[in-house]
Amino acid sequence: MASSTVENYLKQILLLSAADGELVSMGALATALAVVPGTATTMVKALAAEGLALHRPRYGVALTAEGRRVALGVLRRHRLIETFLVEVLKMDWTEVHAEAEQLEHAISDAVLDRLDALLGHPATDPHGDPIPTRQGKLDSQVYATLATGPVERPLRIVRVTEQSAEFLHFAEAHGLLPGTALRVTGRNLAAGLVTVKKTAGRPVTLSVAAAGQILVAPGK
Amino acid sequence: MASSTVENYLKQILLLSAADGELVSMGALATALAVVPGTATTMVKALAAEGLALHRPRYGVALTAEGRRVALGVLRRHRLIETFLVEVLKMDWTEVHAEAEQLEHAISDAVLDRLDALLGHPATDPHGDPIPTRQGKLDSQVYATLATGPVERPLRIVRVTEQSAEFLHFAEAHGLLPGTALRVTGRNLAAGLVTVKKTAGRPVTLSVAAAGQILVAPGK
DNA sequence: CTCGTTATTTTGATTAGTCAAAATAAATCT
DNA sequence: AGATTTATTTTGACTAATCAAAATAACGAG
Repeated sequence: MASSTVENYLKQILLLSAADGELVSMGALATALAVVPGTATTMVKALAAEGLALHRPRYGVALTAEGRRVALGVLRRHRLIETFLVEVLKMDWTEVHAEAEQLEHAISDAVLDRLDALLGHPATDPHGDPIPTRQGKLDSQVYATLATGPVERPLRIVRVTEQSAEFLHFAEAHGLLPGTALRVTGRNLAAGLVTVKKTAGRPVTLSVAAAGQILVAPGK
Repeated sequence: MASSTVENYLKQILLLSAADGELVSMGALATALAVVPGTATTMVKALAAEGLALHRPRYGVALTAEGRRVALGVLRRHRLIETFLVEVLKMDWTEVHAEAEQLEHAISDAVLDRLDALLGHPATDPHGDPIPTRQGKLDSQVYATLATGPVERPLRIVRVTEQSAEFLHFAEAHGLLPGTALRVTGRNLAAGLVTVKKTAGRPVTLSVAAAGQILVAPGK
């Protein structure tokens, strides 16, 4: 069994690797896991020795097929737990990330399968993040964001990628939840601002950085 | 925060101490936790240093008020999780103990409170074990067992204390579940056998050891 | 009361995961 | 190309939890 620590490293490498097999830098990994860089190097070497990761010294790390399999399992657990906490226990979507962070290492496949069935085999979690299948398939569709998508076209929010409670509170307060229909009414890259108008609701202005965390698809 | 290991030691000391404040021997504790005796000694000294336990060298260990508080919290989490797994996820009562053993260290109070409310604030788990209240009150009523209770009187099973899957399978197979009405039809201590007859069902013979794990109350 | 059995404690080592700080390699900027 | 900045790796040390095996204390039998 992979320890919680190993699971966290693998999950984080998966999340940080833009494309599949793309190298993740030690610095980025260390920051994401809140450890000093030397610790990340040490752990990555251990992961490589166990066949879970490939370490290209001085350049970065990528997952092996086996490491990716484990990481997808962790991600599936995390996202199904988040969905359960929101859908069944009616918890706030802004707080479930931290809860799932703990539970994802303690839940068994038997319990997870029941949860999955209870929830009706959801495809995404409450943030719109895709849930890997039991077979390890992860929907990797690329979406536009409020920072990059078309202006003055009907759009629909499909996903909010930033997981911090503060950001999610902001999104919730302005009605920027997955499923919301809206359009971008203005974008000023110089000022770093994006203005959007919900189909139902008043206009909202947000930073380009924040807008980049909100993924959208063309929507009626 | 107490580590999982610390939580397990405290919980086990609580479960093994017959009466409140009663000393638990190192041997019993080490066996229950599946560690060598020296390890238990070392950990107990650490618990004592943290003010969670009182160590009387060569004689045993007991919980402090604070240690007991923590232990009751762990027990509450364990038993509520078991109840959830059986009542909501419809899992088999024979397998939920092992699951809860992991989850009890990962679940937060926020999630636990929701679970408790969803389940309607149950007083006991599926095995009939009492669930400590959020305030740390544990029902410590003493019951007779099939090995010690009256013969030829109407009884009702209130609790099955042994948690191993094998024992629970046996109990389930013979319909010896909490709530079952029955009476003891025979008891032969020399042979170590007890025979019971369910109000609805055929007679069952079990060892005195097994009978001692099944707690009963007078029942119509 | 002494001896031997049994339980407990001590000692010395090991593993996983971590940090601080020094050493090194790569990248960047004249 | 050479010097400086930046990222990464290495080294040495630490903590929590564990085991094996030796040392010690309590207890019961004679």
